[in-house]
Amino acid sequence: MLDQRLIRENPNVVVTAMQRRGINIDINSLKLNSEKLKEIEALRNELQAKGNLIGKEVGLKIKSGLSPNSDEIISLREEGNSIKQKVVLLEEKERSLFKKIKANLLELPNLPSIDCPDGKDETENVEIRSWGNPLKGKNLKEHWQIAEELKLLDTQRSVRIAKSRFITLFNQGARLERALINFMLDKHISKGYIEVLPPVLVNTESLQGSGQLPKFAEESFKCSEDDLWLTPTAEVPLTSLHRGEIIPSEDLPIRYAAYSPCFRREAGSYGRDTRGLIRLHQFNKVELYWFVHPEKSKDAHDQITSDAEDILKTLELPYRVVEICTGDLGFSAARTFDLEVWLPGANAYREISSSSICEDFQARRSSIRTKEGKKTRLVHTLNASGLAIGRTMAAILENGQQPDGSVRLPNAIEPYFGAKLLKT
RNA sequence: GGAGAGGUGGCUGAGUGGUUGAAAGCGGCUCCCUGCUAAGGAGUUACAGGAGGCAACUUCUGUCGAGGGUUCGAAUCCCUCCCUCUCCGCCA
Repeated sequence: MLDQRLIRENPNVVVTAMQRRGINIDINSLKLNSEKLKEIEALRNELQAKGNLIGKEVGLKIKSGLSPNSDEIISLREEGNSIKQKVVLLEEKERSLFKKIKANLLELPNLPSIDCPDGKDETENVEIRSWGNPLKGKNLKEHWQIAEELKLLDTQRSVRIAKSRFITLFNQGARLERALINFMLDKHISKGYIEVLPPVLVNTESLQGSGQLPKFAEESFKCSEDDLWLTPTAEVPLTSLHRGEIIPSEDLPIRYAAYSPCFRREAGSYGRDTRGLIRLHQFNKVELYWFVHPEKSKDAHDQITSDAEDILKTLELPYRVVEICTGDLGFSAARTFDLEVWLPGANAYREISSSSICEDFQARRSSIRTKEGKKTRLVHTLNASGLAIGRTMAAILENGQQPDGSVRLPNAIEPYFGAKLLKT
């Protein structure tokens, strides 16, 4: 959520920032409403002060022996009453205006950082660096083919259980998924992350606080009986972990690593990535999340990104880092790096992690602050996948495939999986 | 799901209509005394938002689970909701 003060005092900054995202907005009515709200607030404040004085005066006079039915008291009462009426009217106006402004604000995405490169869509994202030697060649299989041959998963029976885009893992497949989750969590925890296992059903406030609502309601599964949603990413519960709190500055930064299943409706992606582990309604993910002091968030972004990269390096998976341009930037993000893993079978890089700095956007929506002396200040938040488990498994299968049909596993996984190879 | 109890400041816990933003205790902070990892004394100590000043600060408003209502005036009375605890039921 954007700062109303910025909208009142520097509306052009907001308009220009939105243009960089490819969005044209008319900010004038929002600006006028915000100014009006301030005016009403000031007026109401003044009237309430007057009313409070009258209340005190009545109390004192009665205590000093004046009859409650004396003319003086009656006239004070009348005055109090008329103030009360005015206040009630102002409060009504204030409430409805505030609601309007809030609804308006909740629809506006974050301002792109000055560091975020301009561009119209994903074709203008910028490759920053790459790591490892991508395996290329003929007759390289795609991960779903390898998975089927090794009997790691069952697609058809998963449709019976749920519907398409759900997967059931078996034997070595299930074991590898579990090994990857444990490996990633252990790795992050060794760097000082706090492990969290959050609820996967979250309420509307939580989704709104991290930016998924109100705009992207069609992307999440909803339990309409209970005002609960299936979480699309652990970023949602992790943000809300400190919703409404003032975090003592000595506690910052707070760094969480959370495993959670993630649920996405994938509306509008019919026909894309229909086979395998790339695009599912339910997938597992280890998520990294930081609450930091606003002045330290830029360094934190580099650090959280490198923590995610570290998993890919340790798993010996070639990847590249792509900086997302303004036209492709997510709703809550000010700046984002995607990590794309090399898939030899698909002969392409695929997104496996997204590392974003949201600055104070989520913190304002969720009211998460810290204290500097006597003043409070919104914290900055950052998130990064570290990593998406299903896509990691796909990458391991494709990168480790052997001519004999087996798959060589990364060395780091052996202690978790208990073998060096996947084989029939 | 049924029955009951309760939600007050960092914590414990008073407070049933009028200088109560809130007694008391604990804790915290400052100072004094005391030569010794102890004890004693004095003072101070909720949070948020707005306005004004470079600032220490001043001032106004709101906040006793949340939201409404009654009243000149509500922590206190009324209504709705949420949460916690205990017992029963159900259940991993």
